Amino acid sequence: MTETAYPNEARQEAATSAGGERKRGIDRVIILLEALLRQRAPMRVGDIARLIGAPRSTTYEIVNRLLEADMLETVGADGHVYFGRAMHLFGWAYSHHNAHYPRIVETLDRLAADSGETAQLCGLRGNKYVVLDCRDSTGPFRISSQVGVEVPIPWTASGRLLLTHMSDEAVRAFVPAEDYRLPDGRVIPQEEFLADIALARRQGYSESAALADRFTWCLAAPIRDGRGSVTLTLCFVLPVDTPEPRRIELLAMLRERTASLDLMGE
Amino acid sequence: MTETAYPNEARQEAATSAGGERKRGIDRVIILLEALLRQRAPMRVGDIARLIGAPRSTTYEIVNRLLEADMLETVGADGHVYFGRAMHLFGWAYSHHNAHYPRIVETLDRLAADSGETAQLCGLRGNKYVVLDCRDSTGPFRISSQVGVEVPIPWTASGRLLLTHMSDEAVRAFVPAEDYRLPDGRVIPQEEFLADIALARRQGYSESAALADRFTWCLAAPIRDGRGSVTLTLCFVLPVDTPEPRRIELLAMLRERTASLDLMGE
DNA sequence: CACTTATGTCCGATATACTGTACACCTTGC
DNA sequence: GCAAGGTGTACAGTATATCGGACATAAGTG
Repeated sequence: MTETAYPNEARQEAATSAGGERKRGIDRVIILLEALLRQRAPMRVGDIARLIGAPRSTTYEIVNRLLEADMLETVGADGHVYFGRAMHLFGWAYSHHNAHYPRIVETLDRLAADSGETAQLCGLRGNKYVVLDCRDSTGPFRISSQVGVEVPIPWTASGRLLLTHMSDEAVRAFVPAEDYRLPDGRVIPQEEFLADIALARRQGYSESAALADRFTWCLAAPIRDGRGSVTLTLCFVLPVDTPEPRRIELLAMLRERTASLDLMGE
Repeated sequence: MTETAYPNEARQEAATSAGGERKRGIDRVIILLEALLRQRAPMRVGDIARLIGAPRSTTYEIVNRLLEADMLETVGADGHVYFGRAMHLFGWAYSHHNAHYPRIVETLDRLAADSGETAQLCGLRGNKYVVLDCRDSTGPFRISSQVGVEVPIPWTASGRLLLTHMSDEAVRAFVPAEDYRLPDGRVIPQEEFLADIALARRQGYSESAALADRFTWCLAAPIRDGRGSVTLTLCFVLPVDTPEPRRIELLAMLRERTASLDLMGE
């Protein structure tokens, strides 16, 4: 794990006003953790300070406190830090608070194992889509995905399912206008997106080709919580040239197994 | 997830001096998260305030900030809060920073599935032992275990393996005297514990019967990191009356599969 | 009903956490 | 050797986060 996940777009998180604004510790902590999550790699304290736009002295203070608490951990010998074991335990507690989570993960495992394709567990974070867990394809040409990276909702098949509990009006208010613009510059008309959501609601699944990128075909199916809302989805991420019969077969597998997770209270 | 994991020992975390000591936000946050981890259940803000010995107004302030950041999440309709999705992502990033983590979890899965017994992934947190992940037995009499609960190192078979990289002197300095006292009142002589560690080092596994409680027999095997230290272990938690041939069979399975995870840098 | 106990919000005062700056130390480059 | 640039620590001042207390509201109790 020596390379950063993405071409390092060293944008500053909070340095809109470079001038010294005093911020409280909690805010610094939150910004720091989010920055580490985006970086997806251990960082040195000096770099963290620069990235989050905090004074070096403050950053040392905070990092040391978080190290003490095990929320951060030193990595290697040259002052890099990354998330610590406490975070694992907090995160585990979060996931497993839903008593059915182990079954969901088991289903994810089996989907990936039986198909050999990349499978993901997806949800929302604020008004963005995130991958919560994944099993990468075993094939030679892996389509791997980034857990924790926020993606505009309209870029994804799962995103359509995750908004099925909302009215058109609510969706319009929820999704930022700029999120309709795809990475390649195409813009999805809002009405088309709303129709996609309605279709996903009727069908009980969602499918999208070459949406976020030109190489993938996504199949997504909803996991309904106790009140019938879709808060999680399972999906396959396939090469875009996957033959139709294969796609149909995989969709059936996905829908069948995901449906068996329904009707479970959260 | 309605019941608390352990008989609710409503001890206060920080209320040694009930008198008002001003504390900074970061410290409150850390204490709050640790309290939530021990409670293993959503709590209301008022209860949190009492538990961590913080003023109500401060607690509201902090909880609301953490809710905004998605580090906490409201649960149900009556003001309960618990860990939020951000924690999941931070924790995921922590675990998967070790590129071999998926293989470790897969091994854990297979151990549990193939044996039908309870299997755990264990490590240290500070000078305590913690379960990092587990797969509960499928049998009718489940021995289930608590991820994230801190346990004195001498109470566990894995604990002996996790100290094999330390000198006797280092172990003496590391393990608090009171941790040698078992729940039933017996006290493990320090020399015996040191001998256990030496044995574990020679054997490459550790075994313990009726240690932390009278009902379990534990088998543990080490996962060595790049430098040969044992930072993680895999273990079986068996009913204490498991017949010896079965124990031998399971130990062989455990050692074989765990060994295949060795030689991997962290 | 009155009484108790809880929640969630607001506000002024003050103890202090955060900041800027300085320092000692190490490495790198020329 | 000297300058440049990094790390990690230390300290005093001040902007402000924390705290205690007050308030309105709601729920439970006898």
